[in-house]
Amino acid sequence: MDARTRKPAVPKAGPALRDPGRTRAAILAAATGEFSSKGLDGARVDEIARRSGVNKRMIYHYFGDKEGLYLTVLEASYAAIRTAEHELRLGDLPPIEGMRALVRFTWGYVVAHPEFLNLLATENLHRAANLKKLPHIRELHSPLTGMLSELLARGVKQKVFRTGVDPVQLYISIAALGFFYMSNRHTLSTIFGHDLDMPRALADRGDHIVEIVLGYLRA
Amino acid sequence: MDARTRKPAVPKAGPALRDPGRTRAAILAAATGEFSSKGLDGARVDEIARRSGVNKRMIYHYFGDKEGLYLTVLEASYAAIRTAEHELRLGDLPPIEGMRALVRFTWGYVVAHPEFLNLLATENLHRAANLKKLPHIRELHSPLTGMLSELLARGVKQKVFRTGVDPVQLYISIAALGFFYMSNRHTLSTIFGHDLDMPRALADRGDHIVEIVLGYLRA
Amino acid sequence: MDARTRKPAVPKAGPALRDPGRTRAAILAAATGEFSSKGLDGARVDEIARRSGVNKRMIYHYFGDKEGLYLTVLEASYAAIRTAEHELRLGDLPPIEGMRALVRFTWGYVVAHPEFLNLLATENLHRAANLKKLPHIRELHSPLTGMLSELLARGVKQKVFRTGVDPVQLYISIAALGFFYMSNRHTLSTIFGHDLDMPRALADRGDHIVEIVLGYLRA
Amino acid sequence: MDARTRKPAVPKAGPALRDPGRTRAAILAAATGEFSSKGLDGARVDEIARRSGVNKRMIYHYFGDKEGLYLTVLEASYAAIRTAEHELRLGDLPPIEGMRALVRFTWGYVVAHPEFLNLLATENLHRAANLKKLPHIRELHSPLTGMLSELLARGVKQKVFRTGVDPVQLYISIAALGFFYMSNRHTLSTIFGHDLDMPRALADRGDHIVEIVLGYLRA
DNA sequence: CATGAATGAGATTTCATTCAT
DNA sequence: TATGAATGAAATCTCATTCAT
Repeated sequence: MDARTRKPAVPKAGPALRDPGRTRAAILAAATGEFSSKGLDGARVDEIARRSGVNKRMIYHYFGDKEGLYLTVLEASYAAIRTAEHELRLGDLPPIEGMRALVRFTWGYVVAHPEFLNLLATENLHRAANLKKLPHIRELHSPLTGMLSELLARGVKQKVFRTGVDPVQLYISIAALGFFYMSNRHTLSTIFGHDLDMPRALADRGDHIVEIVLGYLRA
Repeated sequence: MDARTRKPAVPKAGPALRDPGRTRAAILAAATGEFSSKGLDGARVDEIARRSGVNKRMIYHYFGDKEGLYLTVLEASYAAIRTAEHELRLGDLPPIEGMRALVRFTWGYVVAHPEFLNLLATENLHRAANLKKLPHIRELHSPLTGMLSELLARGVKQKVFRTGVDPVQLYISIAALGFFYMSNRHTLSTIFGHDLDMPRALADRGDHIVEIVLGYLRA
Repeated sequence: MDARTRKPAVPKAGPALRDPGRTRAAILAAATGEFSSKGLDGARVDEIARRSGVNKRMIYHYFGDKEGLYLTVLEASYAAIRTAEHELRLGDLPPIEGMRALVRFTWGYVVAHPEFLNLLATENLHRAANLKKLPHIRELHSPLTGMLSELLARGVKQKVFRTGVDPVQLYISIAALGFFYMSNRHTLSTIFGHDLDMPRALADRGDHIVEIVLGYLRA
Repeated sequence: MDARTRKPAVPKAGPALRDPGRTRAAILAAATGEFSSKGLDGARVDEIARRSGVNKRMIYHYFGDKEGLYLTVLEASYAAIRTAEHELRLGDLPPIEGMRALVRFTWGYVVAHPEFLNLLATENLHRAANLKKLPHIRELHSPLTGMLSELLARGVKQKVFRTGVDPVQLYISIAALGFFYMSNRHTLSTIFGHDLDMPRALADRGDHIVEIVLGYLRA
């Protein structure tokens, strides 16, 4: 007894009801899950079709081929984080508070979107070969470096931050402290023998990252 | 016999070494390269055979199957970093110097062995499923956490380090600051539009990591 | 994609039926022939694909793997003989006539379906390992034992059959007298130096089996 | 602590001590086990080497190739049963007693040497292709047909056996009643749900076979 | 005589992609 | 637009047999 056996009056549950937008979105969601959990080479087109409840042919219709689908997933994932970053409002927070908010935001994003980390890992394994094909790479640039520059400048002026900090290096470091922990939580958990994924562990890590960044920056 | 009757094997140029140790080592070296550059799913057994100049059959003879080979590569790679770490002699360096040496060592290792990063990425993509199969996981534990504990304690006593630092968090952070940069250098280079792999960039990163760690720790 | 990019499939002459039922049946028929003539280990998936005129990939699509195909062949072959047995109508034949009909039927089946014997031989070589995996083993039980019980009881009551005959032993013996002759006709023919497969030889054997069973049973 | 660790004074346990006869015999024994349990196609040369404790190369030295080894196993197995049959002494037993002894002997042989059945099954699967290659096929003819002729003649003259019995058909039937039961004991046990291999079951089968043959023959 | 590493052909299985309906 | 059967190339893995030592 699946959706197929219902009466025609009731709209069918799955996609497949000739709604191009929903079909496309369903494929994209399934593909994001598949690519991020298995990587580009491990992902299976059949599985994406199955997960999305969409006919395999539609994948080729909408995305050309497996690579085209992956590219779309990759771009959408970058777009999502960049969009979230753009929505980050530090307003007129004092430098330290602003920095704390920025660090918390980055950590929060990675905790909420671990699948993005897997896409990054896959993409780096392929030496960014696919990312380079995207036409709008420039737009993938993070607004956080700009925000960091501004915060650092204000903090230095107010004598609460040290001088001479490169905002790009700091941006990478803030990402590193969170991304690496989440990216590598499976191997780290295995070797340490305790689960780095537990809420308490995640909270501790967040505190630590804030502490390390602010500790480093203090004048 | 039957459909399986074979023609006499023609003598070949390649390394028909009849030296099991070298054959095994050649396979392992080629496999490390292939798995780290393509991942578990992207790696090709044929390519490993070609690279190592060894008959494909030998791979199955020595390692059982592709997964067995990957497992051996993984274990050997972990063993290599752990061995290097064990050889790290901080001697009686003052806390700050010791910390600097430890951070430099970690950064140096990752710069010298980027293939290890790719194996880590692959393994985490697979949720450490293979790592968990290794019988000696416990021995894969890093001695650096112990060294860090000792350094931190000494530094606190000498009032050059802050108190309350968790050595495991710090260990992860030191790794993160280096590993993430190298792991993600391809996507970061693409997006920033400049090559993070250049010697100058690597040197700058090393300095930054030392600065951030020591800056954070200062009392 | 990658190393796996394929050329467009060229339309083919063979049965690109797009008729799942017929494709499945074609595979099954070819597989029955191949497994029964070569055994499980000697059978070749390529040959089954060739014989059935079906793309090899379809075999895996419909049957999972070689073993799954073999299992299906085995089950279908058992089902076929059991179906034939169920259609055997002894009606109200007098015991001796009924017994004759049953023996003739069994002999007739084995002469008409020697491939079933080979499957049995293969399966016994494997110590019934595959048969044990079938979910409906119970339904493979022969109705002939029940018919034999009934015939024996009537024959005893009418004083035309001896008493004390175990219907299961008799069932096995009736099968044995026919199955063994057909199963082993190649070695027996070779050693005796004459062809046990000739129509005349088969007829003689049928008569002999009837004679031996009825001769044994006579009161 | 294996044979290898003993003092040189004591002869080594395994073969491999430059005793051609023992090496050959060890291979043959292992090969008989392997071929009879796996069939010709399922048997593995490596496994035979392993089982016999002999270097693989020796197999090729003594037997040419896998097929040559199989042929030798086959011939030896036929020779063994023929030798046993030749040693059967019915002496001047009265016809009924002689027949009982012959039937018991045949049943006893098959119970004691089930591996022979598997070789027969394998050979028939291959349509006796290998058996036909043996140079001394004629000598593989069973002496039992002759003994049966003599017994039947005496029994008819003494009016204890029926007339018109073809000794070859009877020979095949006596073999059939035992061989089929043992050959097919795995599938039959599976379907009947009880073990036909148990001592009690074997004893019952022996009694049944005697009963059916003597019952049929009685005048 | 003895060893066991090495070989190459071929077996099973997988997968992105296409096509008839 | 939608379906899912069909395709062929290539992947992993196996095995009888040979050869250097």
